[in-house]
Amino acid sequence: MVRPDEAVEALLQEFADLLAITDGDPYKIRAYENAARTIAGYPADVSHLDVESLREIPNIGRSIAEKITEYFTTGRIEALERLREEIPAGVRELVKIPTLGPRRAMVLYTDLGIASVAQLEDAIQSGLLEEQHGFGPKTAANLLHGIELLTQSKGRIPLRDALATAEEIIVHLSAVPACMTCTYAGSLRRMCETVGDVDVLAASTEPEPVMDAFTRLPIVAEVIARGPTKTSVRTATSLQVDLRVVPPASWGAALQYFTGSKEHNIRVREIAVRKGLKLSEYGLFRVDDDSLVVSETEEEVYAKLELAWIPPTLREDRGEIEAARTGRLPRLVTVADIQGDLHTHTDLTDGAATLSEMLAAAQGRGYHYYAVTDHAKNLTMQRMTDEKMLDQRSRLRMLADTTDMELLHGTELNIEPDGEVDWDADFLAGFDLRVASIHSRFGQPRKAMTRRLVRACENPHVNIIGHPTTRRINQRPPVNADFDAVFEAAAATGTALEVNSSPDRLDLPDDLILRARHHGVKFAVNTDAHAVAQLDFLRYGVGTAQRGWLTPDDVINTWPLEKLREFVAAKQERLTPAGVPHRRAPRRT
DNA sequence: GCCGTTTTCGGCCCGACTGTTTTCAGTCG
Repeated sequence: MVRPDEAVEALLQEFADLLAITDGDPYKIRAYENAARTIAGYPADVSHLDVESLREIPNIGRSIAEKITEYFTTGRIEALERLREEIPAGVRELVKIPTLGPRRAMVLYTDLGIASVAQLEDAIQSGLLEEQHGFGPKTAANLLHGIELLTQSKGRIPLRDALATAEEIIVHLSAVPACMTCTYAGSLRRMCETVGDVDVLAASTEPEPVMDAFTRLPIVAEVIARGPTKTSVRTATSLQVDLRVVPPASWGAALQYFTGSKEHNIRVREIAVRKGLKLSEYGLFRVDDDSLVVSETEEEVYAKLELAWIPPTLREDRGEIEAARTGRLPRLVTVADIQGDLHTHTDLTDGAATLSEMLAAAQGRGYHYYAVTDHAKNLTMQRMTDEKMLDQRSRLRMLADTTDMELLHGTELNIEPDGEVDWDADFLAGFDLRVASIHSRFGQPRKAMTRRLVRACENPHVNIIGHPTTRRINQRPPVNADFDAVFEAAAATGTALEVNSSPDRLDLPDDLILRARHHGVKFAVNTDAHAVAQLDFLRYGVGTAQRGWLTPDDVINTWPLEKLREFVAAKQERLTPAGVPHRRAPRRT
């Protein structure tokens, strides 16, 4: 079952897509897109709201509010049904082909009756397309190429891979004498979990040599477009990289512009317009005489619009502009705030490094404390036993004198299908800290899965729920659970939820972090490192936590050890032996 | 379709590149 808000988001987005294809008013299309995004980020269930309550949500007016209530009362939206009758679903698929937008998709459908990607491919092969006015041979070739990319590319590129490519490109371009400065922008700078393409920005008074160096990079497989200020290429791994070269004086405005998101920029530009200004990638200008106001730094651009500088990870039009205007931007958690890792492994189970190797690496990061949390016994393939675990604890205690870090002996428990975990209460009490995660039976029905996670939260010995959705980016979907119920249980019981930093997990994801935070949940940003090098994954988890608006106060492993120990002890005292937590009211923000 | 510190009507972000044209529409970000 889909969450009601997600169902509404999908319907509103579909409405926007169909309006675009039927040559709708662009502003109306945008209104539906804004509404879809707002509902997606809304922290509460909208299915029981009436029209008046819905209209209090930004970007929801009378018309959309009525469509939402219509959907929840009748199960359908009449206006959407009419559009669906007009436009086959296959035409909406056509728009996903790069270089084919809604206008020409509609022309293909009305003039040639093309209503699927397969039919378009046939029309190109048979030469039918070239008879169509406005569709020349180059267009045909581009569309074929786009179809090929669409069918072979499996979604977007994970953040880590895109970052590696971007950093390599920046090293090369920075070596070009004409290149004064160079960095990445776009969804990468916003630390999105996956990116569709890489945006690289360079400052130079002499763009040509920079563009030349870019197109000659060894990783470039194909040049898609080449102009004086913008060049797009595709790498051998099918990743599109756009390079923009701007004059140094425009650096700040360009960086702001190309960092996005598109939705954030639209809001910022609207503010500029209301002040009689115009913002482009070249700078902030006065509308009346075209004179330049500022453009050298991002800070100046935001300041002239009476906004505090907004961290890139917040630039998603999820309330950050209002916060910047009123001085209420959060002080986001950073890598430097993290005092210790609370979820790590060694070669006692499936890790690749020994206990002392992991400890030495952690010490090198300057942590104040560090938890070793090898897998518990029910994950039978790891062959864990009570004796091995106790032996590890003794070794850890003996190593205490060899390090400045406080060493915590923990474990990663398995949340069984019924919500129980490995070991009895006595054995569990012997650990300093316990993470509990789902490692099996991912396909349980929603009700059972919700109960499973809630029961784990209610266990007085479980301190952190590890990778709560168990999704793997581009590989495995999240488990199906009522996460608002889980968040409520986590907040009420004093159970932290993990932001797992592994780049193919990033779990919780940012949208769920935002929702969990509204319930008053605390978080732990951990690496789940199985090797020394994986301790560096922390940057991805911190980026995700920032996208979820988390401050150091929200994240238990930024706290001093004493406070962290109190957090663990408080749950145990509160929940044992009765096991019934007091309910706390959700936090309002 | 939404919105409001000039507005309940009349606005709504801005520019680059491509391909097909003959001066520009469509697409993208």
